[in-house]
Amino acid sequence: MSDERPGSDEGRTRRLRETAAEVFGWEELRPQQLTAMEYVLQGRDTLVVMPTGSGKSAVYQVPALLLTGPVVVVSPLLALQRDQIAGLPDGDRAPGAVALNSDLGAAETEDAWDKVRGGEVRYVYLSPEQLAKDDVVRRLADARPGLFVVDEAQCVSSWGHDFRPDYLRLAQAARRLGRPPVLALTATAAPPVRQDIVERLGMDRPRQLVTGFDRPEIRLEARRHLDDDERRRTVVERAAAEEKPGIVYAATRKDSEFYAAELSALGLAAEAYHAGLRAAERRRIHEAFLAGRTDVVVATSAFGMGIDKEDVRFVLHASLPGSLDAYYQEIGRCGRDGRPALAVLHYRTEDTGMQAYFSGRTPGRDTVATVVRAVHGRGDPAGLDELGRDTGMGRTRLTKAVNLLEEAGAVVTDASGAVGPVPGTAEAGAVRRATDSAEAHKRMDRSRVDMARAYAETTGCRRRFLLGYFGEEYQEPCGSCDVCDGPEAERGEGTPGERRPAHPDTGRYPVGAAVRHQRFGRGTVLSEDGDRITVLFDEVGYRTLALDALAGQDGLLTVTDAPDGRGPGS
DNA sequence: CGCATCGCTTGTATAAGCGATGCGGTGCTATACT
Repeated sequence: MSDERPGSDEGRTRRLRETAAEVFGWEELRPQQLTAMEYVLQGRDTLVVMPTGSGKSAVYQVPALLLTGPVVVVSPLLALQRDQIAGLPDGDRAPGAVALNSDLGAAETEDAWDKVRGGEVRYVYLSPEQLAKDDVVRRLADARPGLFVVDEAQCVSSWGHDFRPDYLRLAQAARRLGRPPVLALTATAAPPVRQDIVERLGMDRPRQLVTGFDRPEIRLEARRHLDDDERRRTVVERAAAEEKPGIVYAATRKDSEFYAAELSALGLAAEAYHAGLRAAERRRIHEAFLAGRTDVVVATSAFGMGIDKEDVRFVLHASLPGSLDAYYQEIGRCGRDGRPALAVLHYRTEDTGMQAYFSGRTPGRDTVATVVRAVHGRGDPAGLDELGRDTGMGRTRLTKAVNLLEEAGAVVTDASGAVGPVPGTAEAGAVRRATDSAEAHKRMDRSRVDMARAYAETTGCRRRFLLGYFGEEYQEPCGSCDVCDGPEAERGEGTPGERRPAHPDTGRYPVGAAVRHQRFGRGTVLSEDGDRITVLFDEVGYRTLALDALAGQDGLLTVTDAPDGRGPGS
């Protein structure tokens, strides 16, 4: 790579290194960190996908001292905001930070804003919900932020369409803040999720830094159970037998209490953790686990983000997760010290039922119709507060409906954050398009459940399947999953890449190819697994298709654009 | 979607089978009340 302005990049790099050393005490920066920081200083939108513990936060923390204007950091949990601030360095050149959230009283809030106004603060942490408030956006805009960071950016895709719709309005917020460069950080995001993040945050030709997903120290197993009691017994026995500490993920609060009680009865230090516990209790369990006083935490999906613990030896799932994105994030919490760790997925096919239920709630036709009528009936743009009063709807439901209508092109948010009608849109058509797209999201979510099940049921190498889902090619066998070291492998049958004979049509649908299916419509080939391929369809989500079936019906699936640009038919 | 629970029914129970009903996860913030 040649530099058209000699010295400028070098100077930037030197200043980044100096700042990292002097302010944070980091003598070495990893190449990926440094590259990402350079993009940030160049003013490029950047998406960073790097594992937990690899120093993602540094990517904004260091450049923040070289930028004019504070850095706005969107963080999903108040606890994470506290942790981030607590982790900043002390000392003379210590950068100031505030978290603006509902923890603060009125006086504290004003105090925090004074610091922002006075330029005493380099980092401003807040939730996406704060950025839905007009006065917050206005006061923040006055401070002319130099960078807009979205931490745990997978939340945009996983929670934004669901119960935290303000995540889908961050692009608007960034625009109102003067549209500083956007930096999205996440540890786990499959290619379609990355694309969703980029689109939803309105990122402009972003640089993407994606490090490898493989965690070879984690052994992968999956086990199907026919009987629920037998499943419960097996999970308890396994959790009791494996080296501690460990985490067991359960599907419900009640189940987490059940397993914790069973393990306690065996004499283990086991705790249940879920969102139904009081805040103080959650904190106590979290801290005891970090301090090594707990053998096993049995948790719902509430337990996870912000767990910075290296020596977790296992993560067991007592039920099928809602997606492989969630699964990979959860199992990624073991083995961070690089020593061998274990991830076992215990499941019943009936588990898919509840996951389907969880992904089933989208605003109905009536809700969308009420909102579109309210917006169009007013004529001039109105804030979400006003629309809430007009419709009598709760904030979450209203915001979800507005997001869908915006996606449908029926309403638009203006520069002041007010929502107004798009002239010439008919209400009936708008409602139909919005509910169609809600249905599409639902199908997508449900197909993610199917992918989790497909992982559990795969007859091939689990690591290959999992990495394929995250867009990484992997040559089986991995030697560290229950498939690779099963009876066949132990007898020495097969060599790498040859265990299953290649299907005659292998390569006909290359990974990355754009395809069209007669029934499912447009899609992209995500992975090839022996005699079948996985395609992500725009309308119906993930589908696994057998090459035999495709060969039997001419024209059922056609390649419209090959990944190497050679076009159809290549 | 799957399940646990409840209450009704029934050739009368120290019982079983049925349908109806409700429940299930993740967090922010504002607000009422102690």
